[in-house]
Amino acid sequence: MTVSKTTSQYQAKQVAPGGFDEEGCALQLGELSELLGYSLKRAQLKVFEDFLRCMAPLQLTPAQFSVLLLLDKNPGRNQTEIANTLGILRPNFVSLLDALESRDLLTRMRSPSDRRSHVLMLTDKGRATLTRAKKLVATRHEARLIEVLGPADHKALLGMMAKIAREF
Amino acid sequence: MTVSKTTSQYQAKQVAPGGFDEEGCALQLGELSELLGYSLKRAQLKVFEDFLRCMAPLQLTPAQFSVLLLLDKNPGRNQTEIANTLGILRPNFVSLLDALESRDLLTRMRSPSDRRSHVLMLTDKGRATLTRAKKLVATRHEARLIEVLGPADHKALLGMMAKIAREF
DNA sequence: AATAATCGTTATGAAGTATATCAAATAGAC
DNA sequence: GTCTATTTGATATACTTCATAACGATTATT
Repeated sequence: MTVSKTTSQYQAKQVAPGGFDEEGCALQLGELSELLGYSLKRAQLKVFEDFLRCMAPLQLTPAQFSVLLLLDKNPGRNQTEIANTLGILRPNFVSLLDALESRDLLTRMRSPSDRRSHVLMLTDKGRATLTRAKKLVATRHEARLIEVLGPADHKALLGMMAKIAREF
Repeated sequence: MTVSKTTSQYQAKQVAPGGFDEEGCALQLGELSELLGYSLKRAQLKVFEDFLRCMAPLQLTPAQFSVLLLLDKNPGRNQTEIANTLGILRPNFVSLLDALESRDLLTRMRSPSDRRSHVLMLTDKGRATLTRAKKLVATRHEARLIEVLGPADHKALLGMMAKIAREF
């Protein structure tokens, strides 16, 4: 039920991760820098951290944003379908939806055809919030990524990530 | 104290993440596929999952492996230095070291020059395990990644991840 | 000598993620 | 048409990861 969200998400006040301690005496990273999983995780944390910062005005987490995005493109689906598509387990999806529903961003409606399931739909407020959220992501978050990587690499990266998530 | 490690790490038995439910009726991912953070996290989970699978014979997690790797290249450092370099908070580093020390892979030694700090060093068994671990990572894990991505993309990906982790 | 800072550690809490189980509703077997 | 099995959303629960506060021992600073 807590709405607060720590924006730190990372032990920032410490040493710049990457191998320099406070005496300026570098540790040898060695083969660590060639370990994809290592840099992948670090990059992922940074990206999520930046996402939260950019999305601070709307107080949406990456998971919440992805739910709104998916619901907008797929109205009328039930909880299991949305949760499965996002790789979220149904039990954990309940409280996620509770939070969004309590903010009046979406509605749960008993399906008339199958009264076990809940039909999920964005509210007007949900659609408006999503529109604003997409603008924030595009102009702040993705823009910064493209700035760092360059447009070509950014696009290539998207393709590679999708490939790993799909074929690996 | 539990040594067991769930290898699932992902709700595998469910729908193939990516947008197909059990009726074969695809959900529209829409802009979700263009959201780097989304695919980045999914890819990261897959890579860690594969790492655990490849490393199963040695029962080393990615974090544990990175500690051994860093200690090998930087013997004689204390806990704070190693933890900071890896982006691990000191309190959380304690139990990580406990596990490795109880397996006789490394030793904590009170520093003679500063009796507050612990000098960390790999044991012979630790070095031997690291050698085997590096072989597993190279021949199973990274090899599979290179197979999926191709050597050029794999190398480019490493560079981009490091860049994000560094400059973002 | 008195105070402050650092090191490893403990305790603790917040999230994220996983499983088992339940009541209600539906589907399928006979 | 009844009985059983399955599915849906939900609850309870547990484990892992990540973060902060605080402590004793030691060192540094004043």
